[in-house]
Amino acid sequence: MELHEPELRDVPVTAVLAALADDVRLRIVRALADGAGERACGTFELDVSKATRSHHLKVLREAGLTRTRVAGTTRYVRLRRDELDRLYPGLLNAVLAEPTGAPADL
Amino acid sequence: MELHEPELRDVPVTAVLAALADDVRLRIVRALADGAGERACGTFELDVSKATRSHHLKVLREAGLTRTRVAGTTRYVRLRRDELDRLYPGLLNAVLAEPTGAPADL
DNA sequence: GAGGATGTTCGACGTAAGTCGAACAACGGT
DNA sequence: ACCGTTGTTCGACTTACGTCGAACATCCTC
Repeated sequence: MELHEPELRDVPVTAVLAALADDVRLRIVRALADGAGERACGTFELDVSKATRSHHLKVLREAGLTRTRVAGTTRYVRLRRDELDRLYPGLLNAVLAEPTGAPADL
Repeated sequence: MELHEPELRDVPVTAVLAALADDVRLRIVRALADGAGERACGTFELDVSKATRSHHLKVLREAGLTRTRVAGTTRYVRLRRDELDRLYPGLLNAVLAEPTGAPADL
């Protein structure tokens, strides 16, 4: 099982942005950002089938946004926050801020 | 001619990100960010037809990223940098940094 | 080792998105 | 008035993407 986890600098910005430009994936990223550490794939509250969930997790991983640790039959996902913040300072923060649909209060 | 320019807070983040997650549009945004002020639609160096260019400009405008001024037969586009920076601090900067394909030097 | 749990992969399907040429609209000169 | 310039809009086409069920692979436990 080769978990394809590219170097973040090798991923075109457009791919990173495209990975974030989806509601389901954004929810995953936010869940990862909220919780402190890693998280099992199956523990996300998404209204999609597990096939779709698996697909989105793959997109995030291949965009360099997450890292996956395999432990037996379950897989733990975590945000590559440090690398992200180093390469795209502000990106994650900006994206994480707005709670999907509710306008920011300013 | 009603130029549809939504309030940035009314645009879902995913739409903003999706607008930026395209190579042609990112080139437009970078060109706008480099140059100081506004810019005529036709002055972008893109390898696409004018129909396609018009389409991309529309996507950017409707995502709240640009504003358009009509002057006779030409239209001047400018980045809504201030609003963007206020609502999504760091986003634009992060996206503008990498020069499309060339890895950042870290 | 049989069964259950956790995930992935494989078509298949529908919709959205990028692209173009051609037609159209509006303005500015000569 | 005519023509060229600048942009938009309208199908049409192709490709990419999100989604699912079903089949498969792995591991863990009894």
